Amino acid sequence: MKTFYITTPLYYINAKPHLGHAYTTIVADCLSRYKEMQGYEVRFLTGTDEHGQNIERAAAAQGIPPSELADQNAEEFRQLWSRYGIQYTHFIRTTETRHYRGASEVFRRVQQNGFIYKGEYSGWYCIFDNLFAPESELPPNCEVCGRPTERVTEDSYFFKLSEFQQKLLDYYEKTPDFIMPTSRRNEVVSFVNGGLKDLSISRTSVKWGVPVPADAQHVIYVWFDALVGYLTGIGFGNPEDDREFRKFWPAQIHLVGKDIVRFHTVYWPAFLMAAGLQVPHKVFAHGWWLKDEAKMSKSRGNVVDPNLLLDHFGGDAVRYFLMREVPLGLDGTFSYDAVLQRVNSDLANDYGNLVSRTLTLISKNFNQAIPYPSAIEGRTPQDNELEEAALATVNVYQQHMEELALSRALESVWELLAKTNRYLNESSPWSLTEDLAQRPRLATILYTSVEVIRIATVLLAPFLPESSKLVWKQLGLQSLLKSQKIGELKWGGLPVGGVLGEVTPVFPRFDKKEVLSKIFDAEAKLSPIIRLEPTPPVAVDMTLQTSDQQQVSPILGESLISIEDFAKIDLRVGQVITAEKVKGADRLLRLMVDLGTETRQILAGIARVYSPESLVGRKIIVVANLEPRKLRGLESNGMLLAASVGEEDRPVLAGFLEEVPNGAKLR
RNA sequence: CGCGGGGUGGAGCAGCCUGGUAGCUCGUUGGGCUCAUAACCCAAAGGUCGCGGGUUCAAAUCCCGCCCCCGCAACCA
Repeated sequence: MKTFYITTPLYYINAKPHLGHAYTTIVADCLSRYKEMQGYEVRFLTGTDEHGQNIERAAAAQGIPPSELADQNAEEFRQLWSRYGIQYTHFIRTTETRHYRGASEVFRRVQQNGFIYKGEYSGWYCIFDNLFAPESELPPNCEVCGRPTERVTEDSYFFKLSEFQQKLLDYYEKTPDFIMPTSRRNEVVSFVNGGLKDLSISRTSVKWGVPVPADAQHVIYVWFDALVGYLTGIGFGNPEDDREFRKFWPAQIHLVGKDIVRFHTVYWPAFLMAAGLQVPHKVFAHGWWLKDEAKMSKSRGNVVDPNLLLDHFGGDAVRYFLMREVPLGLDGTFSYDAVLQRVNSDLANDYGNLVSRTLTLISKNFNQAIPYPSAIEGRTPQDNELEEAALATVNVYQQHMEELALSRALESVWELLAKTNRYLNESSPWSLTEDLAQRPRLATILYTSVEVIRIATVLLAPFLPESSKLVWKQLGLQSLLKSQKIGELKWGGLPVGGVLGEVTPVFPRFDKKEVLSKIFDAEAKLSPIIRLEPTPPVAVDMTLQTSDQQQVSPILGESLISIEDFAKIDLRVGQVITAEKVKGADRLLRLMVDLGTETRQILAGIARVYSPESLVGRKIIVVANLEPRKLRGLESNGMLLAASVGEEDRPVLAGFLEEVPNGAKLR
């Protein structure tokens, strides 16, 4: 039997799972179900990446050991997957002993092969993404998350990545579809063409990780650690039983988000080559879900909670939306509206309703039994045409699936469903029910329709695991839907005389207003911050209900400060004397501010919202004892206070309604 | 000259590589049907394909220039 091994990234558990995690995992689940229905023996790995400084710190902040934080968060992921019906076969946590064993073994092999040496590393490091930033004088912000980096200097083991430039390029050349989609491949190729520097692959500053073999001062760099999880998760490094590994490695597909392509297409294959292991067949990078035209991120407050989504729409609806709305590989725009529209129109109207109308007609006219389709009497060219279309769809669908064009595959099924709705309208079986002479014709129409439904339902099973099962049951089929073989689908598989199950709507239509208002209520409850959402106003109203106060305060409680702490901050009333734009900077204003005793230069990032003229003479609140900082070459001696509003963090200056003297202290 | 992505009917997108009737989904309007989850079917309206130039018999598509938008970075103390 042919094998198929697919992975999601091992998710870094510094936060709760978000839509992006769910997306990758759902797509991987769909593909693995599909492959299984094609007769492959499938392994599907997901898991969690639990090491590194970021976790260490997050745990310390909560006053718990890292392992406890890891346990909690890993559990969150597992629960979410179970709610979405994710059928992974393997789940690896990088804190498991089997992983330690395997990761050490890979390190050792790379070392033995001469690709590791000891040196010293100093650089700017983002602890959130575990990524070094390019060298520069001032701490640069992280390339990925934009947060500030920190200086790290330490002894380190280095991986001779520089020796792999040509080998990697050769591999890309030889395996054109190793990196998909092509746009990503081009990026990587040009990156590697630009030269590769050796890579620091150990840390002494971090304790929470896999120790370097024979040098416990060091911990293996989290990316090396996490990537190796693809091996350890299926048994690599297990001396008793690595049969799974030997059978399923190399992986067919690593499914990743486009932000981590480089790790998977440059570092990872290089590590594997260095260890004398085989390189995976394909790395497929999907796009990001954007909301309100911005990448979802916690700081923007525009994250979509996959649990919430599931609460209101159900797993299959969300799965369908994510895989249908946007071609895999491109960025997509997420909105609840779009989900509603897709689900109502495609699932409820087109598919669900087709099932209902067909099965109801059969129930009423043939006593719940699948009728016999005449081969000659009452047969028309339209019947044959639909039959051919159904079989053609099976082929087209599979072609798209092989290219991971999931949305196209779904489109092809919906073309078939639309055709069937049309077929029913044109042949209008309901007008034939009274005429006994028309029985064969009636039977043929209904059989043809219901047989299309059967075929479509098999094709949809990887996408809609739960609801497709319900339809299957309504068709009266006893066999296991997931053991149907997609490649062997033939016309006439539905047994004549089979008795239908109870016919009820599988996909309910959602009332837009009702669902949206429920979602916004729930969102507002989850968020301790009042956000100004343009729609609907309900969301704001609900935020401050007293019943929620108790849930909110513990979150704020973590960061309580004493009055002494507050006294350290010198807040003063200031008045803007002059204001001008800083040239070459489009959000920065240079202000001269009268603080009563002195006039200071302060730079403020508010030029997008406030014109210089509008500020002159205005009273503002200034943090007066902040250490100076250079911005665009100009020194800023203080900070002015402004509210941060909306998802773009639009600044709104703080001020007074009454007259106050310059220099007055706030307390 | 920072890097990247994009500008196509009201919305969201495809088409561009490999020039030749501008297509899809949703929405809107009108009609049909009444089996079905107010679902289904048909029809219509609606587009200077960002702007300007060039190549060509022919440009959304190829070439040059420009404008605008969005990520990231620079600049939010």
